[in-house]
Amino acid sequence: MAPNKPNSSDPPGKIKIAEALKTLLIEKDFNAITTADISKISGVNEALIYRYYKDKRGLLHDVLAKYLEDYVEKMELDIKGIKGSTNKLRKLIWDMIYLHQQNRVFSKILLLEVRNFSGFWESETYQMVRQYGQTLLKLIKEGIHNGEFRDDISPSHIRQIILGAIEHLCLPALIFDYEISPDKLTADICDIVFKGIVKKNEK
Amino acid sequence: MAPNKPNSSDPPGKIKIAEALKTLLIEKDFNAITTADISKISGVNEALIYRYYKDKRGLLHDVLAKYLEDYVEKMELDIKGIKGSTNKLRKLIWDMIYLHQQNRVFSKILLLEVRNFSGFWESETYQMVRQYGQTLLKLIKEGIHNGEFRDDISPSHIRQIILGAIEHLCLPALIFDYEISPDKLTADICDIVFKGIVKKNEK
DNA sequence: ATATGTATGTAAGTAATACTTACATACATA
DNA sequence: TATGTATGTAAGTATTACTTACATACATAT
Repeated sequence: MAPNKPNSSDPPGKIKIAEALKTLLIEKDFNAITTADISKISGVNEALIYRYYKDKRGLLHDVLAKYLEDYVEKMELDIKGIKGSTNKLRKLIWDMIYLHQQNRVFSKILLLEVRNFSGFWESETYQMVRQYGQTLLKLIKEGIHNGEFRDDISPSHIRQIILGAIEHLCLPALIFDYEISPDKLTADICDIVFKGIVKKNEK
Repeated sequence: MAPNKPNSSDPPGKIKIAEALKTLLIEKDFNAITTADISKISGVNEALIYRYYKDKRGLLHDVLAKYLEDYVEKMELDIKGIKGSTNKLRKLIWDMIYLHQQNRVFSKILLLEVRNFSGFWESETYQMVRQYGQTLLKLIKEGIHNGEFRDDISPSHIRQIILGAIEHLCLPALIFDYEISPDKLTADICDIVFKGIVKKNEK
């Protein structure tokens, strides 16, 4: 299911360890995964984990970083050539939801496993998450300047609401393991965020 | 800062333990808090924790449950007497953001500390979170039936988007420790969710 | 051919820590 | 006087993240 390709310049042992963690995360919480588990599934010695990664959490951060590396750049490219901030924004939202749908492990790490650790917010991996947020923000500001979006709401609040919407629609699907429809979710988010839920008084 | 009053029917040791965890959570991640810490701060013996709580996570869940017990009922009462689904919804959103502002520990537990543990989603505490969600959902459905809200978007999607918006606006304030303005955030959420961000073409 | 560096493996150990068990005491109420 | 509840102590166990020290396989450079 859309495996993000291991960095070919990495030594095989390092790759095996990262892949083992991803495999284990399908069924287990990060906290419940032991270094012994990782060693067993990867087939490499436990001590090797600490050659390649700072610690267990560093490994988790690195796995997330790899996903982000693969997809953030792709998304920035994806919106090039699309006309209008509204259409670009819709595409970015769809891309992100699609990523959550295709890659539950990514989704699980980002939504559930990294946030409870304070160090994450000072990590390089978080900086990559922020990069995605910056792209979104730039797009929203663009839309305000070119007159597509209202200029009386804080752009960063708009961004947070969109991000929150995406995550909170993907979260139940992740937890209770049911399918996500990127098309339907994107449509609903855009419908609400663009047009609002209050009925216009048609006369 | 809006301390939720300890249940007076609980034995003093039990209360002290819960209060100690709350104190420790102000500065430390749950994972970084040891039973020895809790024992030291509460002043009671370490073994006593396991008399009153199933385990460390059970204690965390119980602390969250107490907050929810105190506030969910209050919120349901708060919207009685308010006219119109739109106004009720705004009040519920304000209440929740205000709770996040007043009680960082509650906020931290709910947004960061319980979700990474699978068992949470099968816990009684999660059922209390769901109860708040149900109230929100009922309100949205009411608004659709009485014609205030559009009927062409899934009510549960509307709810998820609102919940996501609230959380994602409170999250950065929680992480990077800056102030929340319930008035401003509520205004922006309602502005977007009710009216949309796309400019009407005024002619 | 020899030397060097990189990737990998082994094996043993350490310190921290969640949680348990068994036993004792203080004190209220029946 | 007996009983039950709340609390305290003290010792112990099993798990586990992480470390250290040492060994080997193998490529490439000289």
